[in-house]
Amino acid sequence: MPGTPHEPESGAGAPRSGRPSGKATLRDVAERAGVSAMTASRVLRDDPRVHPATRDRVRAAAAALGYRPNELARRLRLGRGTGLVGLVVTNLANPFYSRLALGVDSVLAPDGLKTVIGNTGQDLDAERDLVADLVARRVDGIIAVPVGNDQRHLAAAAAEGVPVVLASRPPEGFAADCVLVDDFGGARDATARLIARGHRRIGFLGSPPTVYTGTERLRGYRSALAEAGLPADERYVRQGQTQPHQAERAATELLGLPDPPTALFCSNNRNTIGAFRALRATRSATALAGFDDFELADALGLPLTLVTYDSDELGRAAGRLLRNHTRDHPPEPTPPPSPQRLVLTTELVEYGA
Amino acid sequence: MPGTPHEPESGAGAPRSGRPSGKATLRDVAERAGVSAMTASRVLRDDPRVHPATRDRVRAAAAALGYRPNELARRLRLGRGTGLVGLVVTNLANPFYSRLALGVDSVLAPDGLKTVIGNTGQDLDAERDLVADLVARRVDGIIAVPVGNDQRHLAAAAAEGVPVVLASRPPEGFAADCVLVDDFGGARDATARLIARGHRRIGFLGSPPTVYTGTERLRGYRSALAEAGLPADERYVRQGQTQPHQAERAATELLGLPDPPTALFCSNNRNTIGAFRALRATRSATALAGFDDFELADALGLPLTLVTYDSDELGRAAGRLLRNHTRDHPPEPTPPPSPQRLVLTTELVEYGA
DNA sequence: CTGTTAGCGCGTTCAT
DNA sequence: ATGAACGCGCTAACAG
Repeated sequence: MPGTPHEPESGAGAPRSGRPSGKATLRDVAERAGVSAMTASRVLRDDPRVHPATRDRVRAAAAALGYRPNELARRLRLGRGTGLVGLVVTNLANPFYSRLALGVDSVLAPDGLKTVIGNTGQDLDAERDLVADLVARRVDGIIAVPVGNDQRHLAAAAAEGVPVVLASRPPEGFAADCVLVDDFGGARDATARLIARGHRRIGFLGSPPTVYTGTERLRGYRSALAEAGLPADERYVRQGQTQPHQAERAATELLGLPDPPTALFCSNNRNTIGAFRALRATRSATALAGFDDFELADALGLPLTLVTYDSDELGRAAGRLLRNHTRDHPPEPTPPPSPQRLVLTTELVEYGA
Repeated sequence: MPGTPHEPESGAGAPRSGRPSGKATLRDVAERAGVSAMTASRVLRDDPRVHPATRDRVRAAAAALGYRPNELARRLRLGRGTGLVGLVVTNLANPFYSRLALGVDSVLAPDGLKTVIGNTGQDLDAERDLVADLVARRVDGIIAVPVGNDQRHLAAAAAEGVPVVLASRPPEGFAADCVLVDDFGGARDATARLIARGHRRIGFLGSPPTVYTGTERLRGYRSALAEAGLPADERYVRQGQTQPHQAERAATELLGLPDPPTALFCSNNRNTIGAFRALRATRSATALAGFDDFELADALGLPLTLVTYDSDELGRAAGRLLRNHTRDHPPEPTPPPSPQRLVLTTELVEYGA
């Protein structure tokens, strides 16, 4: 058995570490108060079984040293997780996602949970790395809006015991709670309204086919056409636009067809805004409808039919679902069966000319 | 000297913990591979000094167990911080702040730093708690847009050794890097342009006086008036509007004055949008100018003069400044002197009718 | 090339 | 009411 490999601490008295005011540890506080680390720990955690006088000495020492308990060490010891929740989205600059983030945080913050953001920028590989990193960091849960249908990384995380909640898209290939919007119904209703107004040739502008919401909304659009006995002319369907300027070009193309549509339905706010610009530029009288509300939608000087829903609630609901799967939380009277699937209802709103 | 207080581990072989697939530890992997924890650690960290055969065995064991290194323990041991950066803002739903968040994250993520969001909702107490919590969590730094001039909590954090970078507002009462926008110059230029167009009575709509940017922009507005020899009529100045509907009301009041202003300058996009609604509702021909660009500003059917700047760069610059103060990072050729103060330039943009 | 020792900072036994 | 020892999971420093 070898001797002591390490030199013992140098002298006594100085705060052990060389750092001037870097970080005071519990033992620093204890030493300064002339007690053991244990007693100091008790005081700082408001354990009642401490002599009042001792308590004051320790508190004074802690204050003097500017002591902050090291949450890292504390959590490691308690094994209760990190108090962190990962939020994985594609583009935080999109108001839709920033509202989601805010909704999530508003629900989790009161529970002492912090939200760490992960922006994937539509990149599946980035999403994979992100999720892996979050799992390694031992987050208490993940709320994600996955980019596509390949969700094996999320399934893996869930399998490893990390609660996963999906927002705006359902889990694919594994079980998890999720909050959705009634994409199909909303799109169908909006399209039906255009039809009711006499439109027979209705164009569709939407996100790439890989995006769940986009395809659901496309289904809704087609369903409305079918119900009305209208043909589904594929020339009128343009998928793949992610940014307004792409949507503007696609809309312009549709308007340039020999038999141009008399109305457009857009599957999200990026496409609606792009289509609006196209209509405006060409002074076209084409009717416009779209999914998602957005600021100033009422001020565009154009009649506009929008499918709206409570976008804040989307984030809050996701946060609540996740909270249920988190350890150490108020045991619900009736623990709902997982996986749960919430669907937010939509509403049609007419913005005036 | 007392004996062993704790019972030794039960048997041998089973993964120590009762959790089925809860969390495999390094020692679980080591046992399964028939090596010591140290060797397993080396393999998983790609330390070259391991026998290839052993390496493979360990890797196989790790894969079989779905092993993930516990970042918590790892960071605690390495003492290198948490790899987390706190972002403190007032309202993530405001596009301004979400872009900031995205900019920050885009710069920090490549360095393996994750951004944890903190939304204060304009509440100073919340901001205090938030900062304290972030410090306790041992974040590697804090980027903040403080609500007011009372920044003692941030000063305390900085004093405790947590790098602090302010965005959009300068540090008050302590030293810290910051990224600002040329609030004064931008506001002065916009106001001057209104004056150049012949306006003599120009109203001002802005945030509460406690908000730094608001008062700077007010100063700029007043400076332009003074330079032109115009009187500073306080009846034309309305501060305190945070939301568009408040701004709309304030604008309506100004327009109802006996001698109403013929132009309005708004200190931020919330106020500009509110003012726009007021003008639109009253069909007023009052000219409009404002600070901050925003989506669809060009589509309002009204001439609009806006002070714009690179809002993404604001976040990126803040992220870069913080990164410089973070341990273990590429030593800059010329370590810039702190505290640094960056000021982003502004530009006037005219949106057509 | 591999194993042993020690300890990051804290909290939970158990003992006094 | 207080303290000693031990371990959370991991790795830097030393042996062999």
